[in-house]
Amino acid sequence: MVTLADVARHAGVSASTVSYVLSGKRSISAPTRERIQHSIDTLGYRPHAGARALASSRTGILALMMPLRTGLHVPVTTEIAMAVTTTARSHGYDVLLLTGEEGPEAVRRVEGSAIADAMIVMDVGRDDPRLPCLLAAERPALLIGLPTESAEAADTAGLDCVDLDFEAAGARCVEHLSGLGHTRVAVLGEPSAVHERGTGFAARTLAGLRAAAGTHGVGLLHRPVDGTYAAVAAAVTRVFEERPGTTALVVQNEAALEPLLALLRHQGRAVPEDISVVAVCPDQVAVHASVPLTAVSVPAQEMGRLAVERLVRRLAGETPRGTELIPPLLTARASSGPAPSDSVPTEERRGRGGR
Amino acid sequence: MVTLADVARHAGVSASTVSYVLSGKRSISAPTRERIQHSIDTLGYRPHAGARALASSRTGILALMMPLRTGLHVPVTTEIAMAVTTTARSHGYDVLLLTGEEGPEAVRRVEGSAIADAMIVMDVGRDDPRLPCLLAAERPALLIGLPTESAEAADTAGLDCVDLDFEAAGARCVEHLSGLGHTRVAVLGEPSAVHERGTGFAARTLAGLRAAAGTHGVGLLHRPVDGTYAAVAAAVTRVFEERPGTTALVVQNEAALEPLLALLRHQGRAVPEDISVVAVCPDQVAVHASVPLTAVSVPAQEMGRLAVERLVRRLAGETPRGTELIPPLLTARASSGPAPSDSVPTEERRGRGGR
DNA sequence: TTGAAAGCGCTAACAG
DNA sequence: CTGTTAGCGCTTTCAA
Repeated sequence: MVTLADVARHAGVSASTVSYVLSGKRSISAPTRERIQHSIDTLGYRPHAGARALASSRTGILALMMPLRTGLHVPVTTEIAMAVTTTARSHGYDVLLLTGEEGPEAVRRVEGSAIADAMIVMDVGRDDPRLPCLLAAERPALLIGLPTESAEAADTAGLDCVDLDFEAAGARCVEHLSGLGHTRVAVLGEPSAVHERGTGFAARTLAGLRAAAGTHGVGLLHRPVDGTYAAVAAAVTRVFEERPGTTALVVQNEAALEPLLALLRHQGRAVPEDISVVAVCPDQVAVHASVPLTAVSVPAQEMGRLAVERLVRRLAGETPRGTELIPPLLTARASSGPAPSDSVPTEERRGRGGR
Repeated sequence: MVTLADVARHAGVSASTVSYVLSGKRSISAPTRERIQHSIDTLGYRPHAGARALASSRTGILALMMPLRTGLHVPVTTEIAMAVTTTARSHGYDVLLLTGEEGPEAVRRVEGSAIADAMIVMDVGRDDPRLPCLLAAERPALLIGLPTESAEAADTAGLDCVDLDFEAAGARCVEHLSGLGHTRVAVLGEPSAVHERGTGFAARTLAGLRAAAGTHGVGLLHRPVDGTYAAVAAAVTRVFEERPGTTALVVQNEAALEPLLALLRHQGRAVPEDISVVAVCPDQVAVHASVPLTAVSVPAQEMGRLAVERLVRRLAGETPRGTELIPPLLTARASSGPAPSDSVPTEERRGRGGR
């Protein structure tokens, strides 16, 4: 193994000079620097990670805690993880992969053994036992996702979060549909398990949907569904029974999308002529669905990138903690269109409860 | 920060004694051990990872190189990664996540900076530039997947691999179908891009299919397909044109599965009454498909677990390198059944090329 | 602009 | 069964 001392000897300088060439923490004359660089290249020297960590108390490692639970979108999660890793590398960091399963113990382990400089934690729930550990830790932590009702609450709690602005996303969906003349919208949301866990995003989307629905005079019906054909069929059937005039669906449930489209096809409801569908899902899913979907994209890549960049800045002592919400972007594709002209709600025509 | 010296002082022993309690590398009297353990708990001591790595030249970290390329099954890959991480933790190891994108440079980096004790590499192609680096490295490496034509070739090359026995898997599919009376089978395989990359698994499955087809007198037609509805439709249409008597499909292409089932439904071909479908895919996909699929499962969890266990054993100096293929397991579900009785190939009835 | 030297916290001989 | 001690390879004062 080639050590820094070897390089120093080869270049005829002291160890510290080599170290300073590497870190750039003091100015070195051009000739010396070049000579040392040449020795480094010739010998194929690489700093020993452990030695460096011990001496500098910096590891060059970011810990990434990934959820292992089911019910969460594996592709999105993976895409975020890959973006985190790629971005981290571009800043000279490596990524240590932890599973959410380990819980708060993993946080303590990272903290206590100084195995990483900072942590990125995904899928943090409202009363997540990891939160207190994270807040107590010396090392900076960044959450992907908002474990609170609002960005303000997160800031108050002293958290540092990156997430999609799901509330705005919900609003954006309603605006889009309202602009197309829809007045009766049903929401197919995440399975109730997701809601109960207190993961904020489902609730925040719903809040945004409701607020915008109020503003635009749109009637809203919310149904959590599991991602199976049977569950989707049951939910959709009930929706049309309770609200025959429904002309649009907002879907925030990746697993339910294809079953839904198959069901509508089977029922002879044309998308978007008879019914519009707007999704909240990754672009890739929206594009490759059997009907290209109008959707607010979940920007997995950007979330991962942003998380790392904020964290790296914090490690450099630059930025204070705080929450950053990514503005939603709705892309209109083939699944949404004008509300059908004969869409006067059936119940009104029947006079049932109409005025 | 609590150091080993702090613990030693608190317990009234020397540092080395504490170290030995931690490592168990020499016997300590019960009273002393208990006293020390008590001090460790009281002070909340955790060994400093960097210091330990420097002194022992062991990091307790396994590097996992994950593919970033498209065209590979994200869910399978992720499941393997999670199994690797979980298993690694159960053996006291952490996992460092690397992307395949970094290529051979990452291998050298891990090796040179001693940031991990060993590497697990996924998705290694036939002339993968990482292979020479891996073989040259001091640290053990384990491949998930076989970059060669056969297990023997891998062993000869000095590799250490874990993979599903895709050849046996292919054979198993044919046996199953042959046992049900099918004599004309078409194979919908991975997109040709996957084959060209030299990733062995597609070719090995095909070899197994062909060999068993020969033995059982089954006619085989192979078509690589992309995972889009259009591509699947085109391929299937051609298959039925060229071989009207085809009564079964073997599918090794996760993305093509649902489009295929939708297409068959659309064409009015009942599964399995008119046509049987056998897949090579993860159990979860097979179970949740719109028709529960008879399938050879790709045991992602087991592959990850096995990889780590082999590697940990090698790090303990136990096992030599070598290839371990997991025997395939075919589970019969709703998508396969007896060959239709009127399945005498149309071409024979027409006498076209018949005898 | 450079060097010398004192650790960082732990492990593993060596010595008792 | 336990203690003493010499590093592991690097960073970073302090001194020149």
